[in-house]
Amino acid sequence: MYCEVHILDVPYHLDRPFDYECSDETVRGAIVKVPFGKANKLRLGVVTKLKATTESKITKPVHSSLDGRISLTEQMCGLCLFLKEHTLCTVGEAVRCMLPPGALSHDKLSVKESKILTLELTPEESRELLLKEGRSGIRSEGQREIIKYLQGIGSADISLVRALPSVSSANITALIDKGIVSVKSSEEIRNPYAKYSGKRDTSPIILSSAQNEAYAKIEELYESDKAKCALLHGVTGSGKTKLIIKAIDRCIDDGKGAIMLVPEIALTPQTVGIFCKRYGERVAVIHSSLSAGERTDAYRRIRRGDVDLVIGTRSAIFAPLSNIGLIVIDEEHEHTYKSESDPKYHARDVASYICGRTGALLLLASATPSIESYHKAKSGIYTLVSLKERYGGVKLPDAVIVDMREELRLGNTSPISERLVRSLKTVGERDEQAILFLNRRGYNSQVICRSCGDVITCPRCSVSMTYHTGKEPKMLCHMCGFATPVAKECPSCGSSELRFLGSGTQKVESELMQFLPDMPLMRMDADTTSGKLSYDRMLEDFRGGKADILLGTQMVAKGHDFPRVTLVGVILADTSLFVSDFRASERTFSLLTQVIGRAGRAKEGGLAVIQTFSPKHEIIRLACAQDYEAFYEGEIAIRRELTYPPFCDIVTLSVVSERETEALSVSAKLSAALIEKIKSRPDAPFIVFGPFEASVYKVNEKYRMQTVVKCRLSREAREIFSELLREFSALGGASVSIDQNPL
DNA sequence: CCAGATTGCTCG
DNA sequence: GAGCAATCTGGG
Repeated sequence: MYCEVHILDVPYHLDRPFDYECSDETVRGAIVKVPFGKANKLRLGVVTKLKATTESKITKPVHSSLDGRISLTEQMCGLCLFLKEHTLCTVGEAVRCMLPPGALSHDKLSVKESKILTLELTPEESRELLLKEGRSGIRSEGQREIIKYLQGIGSADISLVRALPSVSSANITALIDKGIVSVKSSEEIRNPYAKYSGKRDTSPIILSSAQNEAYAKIEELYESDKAKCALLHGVTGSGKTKLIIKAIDRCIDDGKGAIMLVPEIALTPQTVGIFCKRYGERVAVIHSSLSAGERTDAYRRIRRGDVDLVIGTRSAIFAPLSNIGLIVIDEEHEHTYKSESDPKYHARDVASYICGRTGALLLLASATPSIESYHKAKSGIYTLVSLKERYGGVKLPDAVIVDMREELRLGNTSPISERLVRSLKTVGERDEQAILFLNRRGYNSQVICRSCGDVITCPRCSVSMTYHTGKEPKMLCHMCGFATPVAKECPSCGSSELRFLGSGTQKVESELMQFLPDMPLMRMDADTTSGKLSYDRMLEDFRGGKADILLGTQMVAKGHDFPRVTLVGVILADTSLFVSDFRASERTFSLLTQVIGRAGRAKEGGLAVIQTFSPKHEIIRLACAQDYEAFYEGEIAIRRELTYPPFCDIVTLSVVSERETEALSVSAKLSAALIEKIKSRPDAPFIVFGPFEASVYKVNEKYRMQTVVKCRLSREAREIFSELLREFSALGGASVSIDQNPL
């Protein structure tokens, strides 16, 4: 018997099948160790095909198989090859996102796989106590190494810990003796969400007639056996979640499984609680702040068949759920569904592939669908299901546009208009709450020299440094995190005439405290939500009334339900409008629509105050009117006119190198090679732009060049890009990567 | 002419 | 990406 094996952890040009001899017990999807290369070093690989003969002159035998431990199902195998073909990743990268983290760490090769034991770090407080009690401290390097490793993830497979550099078994035993870590058999599976499943919520979902009509459409699609996708377009507050729950109910009643994807930001205990109460122990929740151990547990429960509903962020689309009947993608337009690292997949495309194979229903939901999805719905590829009314007759909030140019003319240089202050005061008097949104953290966004005109930039990146207040005021790079003390003089001309421009959340916070000293305010941005729980806690505190005003970045904009919020303020609506990106309008419209939708969940009509320097801008006007349809018609016309998605695909080829000259030369060669290749295929229209400097040219001392291609991503077109990647991944030095339809 | 660095090539 | 051979470079 022979089998084709893809070696894991190889560069793109090596990612092809290699023939090995194997026993007839070997199965497709098995993870195997095979000798590879001149030195016959053992490497991990995955069996992608079995066959009785081979063309190869020489074959080596498979060394061993990790069967039982870990393997891919037939579906996962298919999905890996799908990902390789569609995202141009390696099979190894695809395999890794299909298995729990650490499952394939290559250091396992040297470690005897005995029992699967997990090492868990004792909670911090008791750990400090143990050390203070005068018992011996942590002196050895190995012990420190273990603690450092576990601090990041909480717990890990013991064999992984043992494989760390300079760690011995003696180190582990010593830490166990001191009580710093404990060993658990990982067969006792944790479910951190089990606490929600106490009282089961079995209440029937009661729908309005409009909702009923919409649901009937969804159910009809669900029942048909052809591949299908429904786009549920419902204005904020129209009860989309109810329909989703009802569809999941139906799917589970049928004895099938469902996956529901949500953006990270929406995965709050509140959301999760609703589903855990309803489906009890048969829910698995997957998101980025789970420890490696918790992820592995969730994976095992799903694979074992103990789970009917998986809720999670992007990567949960790979959950090994069998017999899938429904995949829901909530807030379908969110950019977090597109992965930025290899494999650079879009969860929507993966879901569509799975549904195509299984006949499951793909249900996309959003108040502001992506232009691409809405276009598909309009042209009959998806079934459009609309919910036009807000549930329970709740009114849309009134929207007031404040012209900030006028404010300046009247002498108000503060980022907060007089109108907004007035509305905030009213909210305070009525004992209601307000949310203020500003998509910029820090105090000022730029520091400019009035003498030479230079803007202070990060030494490692080509972006400006942001001034941050706090215990230690500093200048911070939002790209790489580099921080320096606040400049007193201009680093290029030495002048002390520095001027601080632009307002971030910190500045708005301090201004508000001046204007409204009696209104408690809570600031929520990346600087105040460092811990993994602080975000949830802040939202809970605000809901509980600890503050009247919640000021923050993106994270305050998303679907949290705050009944007492009657005012929403957008400090500057233009920030995302004038960037050179064809999706700028779409992003701005959807963000503003969502923020405005936050007001007026209450019975009384809410108010939205939108501050802008472009009060006449069409997008801002349409967002205030919450008129998606008109926005879509305008936008799709522009996309058609200028040939942008969905009327073409966009592919970016990027070259990153520490040496500027190398980035330049490789990107030039790459573009030339592409142009050469497409010459021979005049049938496929390709338009190549560049190479030019990436919008942020330098990040972390690395120079980034980019070539942008407009084309149709047919199988042939993908093959061209694949060839390019094969040729250029063999070259050392600069790294070349390809992103199809980046966001 | 030699040693060390760099480049190119293959891997089943 | 690793290992190895061929090729290049610079100092004597």
